[in-house]
Amino acid sequence: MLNYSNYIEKLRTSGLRPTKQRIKICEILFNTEKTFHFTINDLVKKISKATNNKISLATVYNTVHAFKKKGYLKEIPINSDQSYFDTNTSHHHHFYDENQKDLIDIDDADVEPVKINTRIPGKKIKSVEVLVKVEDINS
Amino acid sequence: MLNYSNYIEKLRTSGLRPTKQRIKICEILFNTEKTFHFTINDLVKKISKATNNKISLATVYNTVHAFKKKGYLKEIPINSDQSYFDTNTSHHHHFYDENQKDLIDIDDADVEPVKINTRIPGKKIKSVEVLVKVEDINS
DNA sequence: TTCTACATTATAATAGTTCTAAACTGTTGA
DNA sequence: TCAACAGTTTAGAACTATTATAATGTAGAA
Repeated sequence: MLNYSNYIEKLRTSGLRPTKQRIKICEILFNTEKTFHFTINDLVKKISKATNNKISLATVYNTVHAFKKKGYLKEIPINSDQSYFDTNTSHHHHFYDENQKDLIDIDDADVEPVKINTRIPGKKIKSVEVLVKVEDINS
Repeated sequence: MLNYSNYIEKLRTSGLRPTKQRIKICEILFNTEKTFHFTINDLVKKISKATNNKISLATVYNTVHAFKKKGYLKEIPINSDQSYFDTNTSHHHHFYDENQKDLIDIDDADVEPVKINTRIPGKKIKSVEVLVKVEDINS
């Protein structure tokens, strides 16, 4: 929960110029009680609800990628026709409801730490992500 | 490792008509010592190397989807611009090398079973997939 | 052999995403 | 303060993976 000028600071210290568009997107993504998942399309809808000055689609893509690169967003690995992003960048995993096409956070306390007892020479582990696909009991 | 007529049988018992195209694709996908990962594009290339009678792109998509539905292929959840499939349908997880854009099987013995201590009411777990992203040590 | 439902095919259509190049704007330093 | 410049935004075109369409072909049953 930050206000307008905090986002300016946050952006500036990340080496991103605090433009109107980026600040607006910060407000939409980060000025919420709860974290959430979204697609680019979802975000575009939120923006058009939140403001009259529309932000071009290219800028939305650019900004989301910039935020992901800075670690303010995570992309969730899932095979879908579109990319899913998560404003919750802390370590946690997901359920994916294949009937509802819905992503649900799994509280990290509910997953035993995943131990990988092998390594690839010359490579370091960047992330370990668990996706639990679920479906209706009678399907 | 099956031969031509075994694939005919396999297809027929799955309720899929054993057409020339499907048999050829079976040979390419399943007549190998080792399992492997592929994209549609990879498969199209393999087909054109293996035969003179080309198979239309739509048929390749249809066939891969049909095989996935029958459980002969698994789709790997990963954010990429294209879908990855796996001829290894046994339970196992993956490394994804972000530098090389390469998928590598993790031997199931090298992963402690993932315990999910929570459930979604009315839903059953269909799969639990771990993706371990790796990158070059000096990056 | 004939019929029918299922498959294949080329091509068009769709959708998400990236590219382009011109216009705009935040920041720096004179 | 203001000019200059590098970074940013923009509309729209381009690109790419995938799906839809509708006509033609074919496996299998009767």
